Amino acid sequence: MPPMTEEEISLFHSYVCEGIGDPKRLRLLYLVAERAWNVTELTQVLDIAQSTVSHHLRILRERGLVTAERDGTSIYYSLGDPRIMEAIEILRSFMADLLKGRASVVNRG
Amino acid sequence: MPPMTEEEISLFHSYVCEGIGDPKRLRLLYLVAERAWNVTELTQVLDIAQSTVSHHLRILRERGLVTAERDGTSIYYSLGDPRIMEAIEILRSFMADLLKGRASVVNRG
DNA sequence: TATGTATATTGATATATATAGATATTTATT
DNA sequence: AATAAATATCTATATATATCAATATACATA
Repeated sequence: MPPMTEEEISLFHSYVCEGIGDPKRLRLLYLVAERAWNVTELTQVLDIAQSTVSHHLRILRERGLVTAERDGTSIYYSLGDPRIMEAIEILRSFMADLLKGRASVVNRG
Repeated sequence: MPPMTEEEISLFHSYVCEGIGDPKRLRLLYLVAERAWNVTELTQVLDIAQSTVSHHLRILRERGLVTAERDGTSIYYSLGDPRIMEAIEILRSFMADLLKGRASVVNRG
């Protein structure tokens, strides 16, 4: 594949990087990759405000990273595409190997 | 692979997501994936301040996303691991398919 | 050692975003 | 229609970060 154009990089950043670029959203992706969850369940698991969960789900949904399906008053969220977790797992293995070879040097809040 | 622990997600976010989470750094990754570039060259290509390039390179270097090698007064940067681009290309194909099926809905500056 | 070149760091600022509380919207039930 | 439950949106705020100008550091050469 050829290198991304400036335009494609901008799209990629907005869609993918901003989408997965939050720890809470990463946890959401791992959760909905296993099975469909509704917002109340996700709020309980993550232990943050329901409005915050909806905010993150909206960002994921707008980017196709998750899909939503209504069931009565509940809305169930699922993973949008298996390639998302496939790529994350590749990067995870890279990080795992990296951390074997050296002490952590990145500041984390 | 099992789901990430809270601790691993925090590490993953700091290392990987923050690392690739900027359009300029994505461009840098694509450039150094092809061949080694020094800072002056990268500054000219990206058309931003040299201090900004060094700032981004530091973030990439700290996370193992790029490696640095000195040659005289110049420092040449290369891709840290092929899996980085492998994962990005997977996500890129996901995004390409996604955009085929619908108009862009994400606001971009 | 003095000078020039390449890169890194510091300081200041402007912009982006994660979060929670309050409110609105949607659906189901009586 | 009225009420309740689930989810989404709005508003405000605090924190993070991308950027540049200025300065410092590292290396090479005369």
